[in-house]
Amino acid sequence: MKVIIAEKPSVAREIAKVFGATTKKDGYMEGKGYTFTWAFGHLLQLAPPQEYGFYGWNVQNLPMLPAKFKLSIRKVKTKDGIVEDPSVKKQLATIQALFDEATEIIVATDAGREGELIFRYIYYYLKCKKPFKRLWISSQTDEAIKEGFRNLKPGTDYDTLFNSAHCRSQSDWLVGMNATQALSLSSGTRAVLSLGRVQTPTLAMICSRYLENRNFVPELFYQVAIQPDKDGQVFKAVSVKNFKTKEEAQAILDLVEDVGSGFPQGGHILNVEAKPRKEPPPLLHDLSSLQQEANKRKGFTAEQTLNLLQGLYESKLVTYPRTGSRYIGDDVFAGVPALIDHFKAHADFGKQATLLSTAKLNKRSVNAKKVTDHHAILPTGEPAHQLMPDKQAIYDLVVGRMLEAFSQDCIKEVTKITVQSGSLFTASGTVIHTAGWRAVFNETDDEKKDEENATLPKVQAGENLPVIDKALLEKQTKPKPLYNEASLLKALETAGKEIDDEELRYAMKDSGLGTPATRAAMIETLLKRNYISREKKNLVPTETGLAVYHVVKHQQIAQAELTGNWEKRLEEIRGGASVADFQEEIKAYTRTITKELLQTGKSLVIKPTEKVLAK
DNA sequence: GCAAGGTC
Repeated sequence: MKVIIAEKPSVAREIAKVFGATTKKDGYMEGKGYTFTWAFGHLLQLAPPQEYGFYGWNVQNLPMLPAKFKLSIRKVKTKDGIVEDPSVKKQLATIQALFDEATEIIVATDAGREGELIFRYIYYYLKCKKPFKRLWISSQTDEAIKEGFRNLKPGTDYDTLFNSAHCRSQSDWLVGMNATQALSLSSGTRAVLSLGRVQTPTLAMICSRYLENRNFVPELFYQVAIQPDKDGQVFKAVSVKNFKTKEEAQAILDLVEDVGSGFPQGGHILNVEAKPRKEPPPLLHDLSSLQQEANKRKGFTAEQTLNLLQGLYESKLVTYPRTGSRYIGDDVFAGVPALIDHFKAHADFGKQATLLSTAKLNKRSVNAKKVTDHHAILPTGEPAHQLMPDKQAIYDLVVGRMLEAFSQDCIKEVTKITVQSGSLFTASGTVIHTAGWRAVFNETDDEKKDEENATLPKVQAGENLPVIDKALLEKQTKPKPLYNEASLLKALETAGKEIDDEELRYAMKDSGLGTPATRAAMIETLLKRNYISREKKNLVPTETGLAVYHVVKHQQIAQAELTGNWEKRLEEIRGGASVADFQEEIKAYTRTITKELLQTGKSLVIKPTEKVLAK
């Protein structure tokens, strides 16, 4: 009997379907001489400190450097405290029984570093010795699965991938557990002051943005605006230059040849530039972009969106939610026309779906090379009945985005008029000619409406127009806004883009800080630690968060570069580089950071009850 | 009591 093990039930079911195996058992499926079972993500994790004899939180134990890491069953919080997750224990027993009977194991966990780790931890924990092969596919269509099975790889091909995964896991444990205890113990408070490779740089980003925002000194500047009149249609043009002083602006204002100053035709059109602009549709959603969109439109937190989306996934209404790719492969694309047809009768999107069903589809989101473990989020086309309003809202964002992504470009005309009236002024305006993908939600551009004219009259160079009004505008420079969940998620994705070192920047280019699956939980961790709080839609640090930030802000553990550095080394390990060298470096770093925090933590001061208020 | 990673 051959046993196929997937990362999660949904994938095992898909594979079983391709094999024509339909017999459902408790924790697995079978048929055609195969058995199909699954994990639920990581069933096993590196054992906590007490399992190596590091009892309690004690300076004497630090740094904790286990000679050999152990694995333990994933824990869950209950009213009786933290216990081994019973559903995990049960599934592990099922897997063990199947492995015992297996002649061969086929590993079908997700095609990536963590997928490899999920399987290997199970395999080693169960002390299994059976041979295994690896299924390596990046989409779960029937054809991709069949092709993958025709092309199974030797399990040992992925030994170095496992090494890199195991190193990642150990390093996070060593640095996180030790730094957390060191800071918590030395601070003298009884609070848990957690630190980690991902959470601490994130906290640092929130704190530094907050301080920058709070300490920002706005500068006044001045502009001059005029209102030329073309046959009764008035538009607004603004001085090309900004002025530091009111006097400079006043001098320009005085030069304006407006009607009131005795110039009946004092607005000279110097130039009219009308450029058509194609605006391609947005890419399909991955988890992060959907969380950002839902936060902007609905105010949902990253965690809420993930939970709602998980619910839709479990009801089989959307594809796998925790994806980091905004693309689909050609095989999935082949099914898109039929998928779009499902929404022809949809209340809001029916019109666009009908339009699309006969149109040429935009293939911007189709790129098999950019599909990683999972493709972008799509609706499945299963009928969605009577969803709760919040769930419906998320579902509509997924469906709407699908229709947008496969629609044609939006064609705009961007017009810029240059007017001379004493000095130079410009007016700009955008007219949409063909809505294209923008027809789906029927919304115009996001934010930058401030200075734009909705419509500009048709004017030609050489015309002279009356200027019927003029004004001196007083404006202020603005600070970068505080982070909210949407902008923070975006910043986490792109963290690393500003790293100076080219190699580190490259190593982080596909990852950012954290992963799509973990970012929502990480934000919740910072909230739970009372490091940050929500003030309206913004995320602002508390006194505790700022106090921790001040202690660690110059340390490596607070920099996104740390992840870049690790990713670079882990990639080398995957390519066959020495595991021991990296482990020694991590141990050395653990010793250093622990020692430093035991010292500097003493200077940490928290004003316990007081919360920082957002401006 | 603690990391980051995955999933129900």
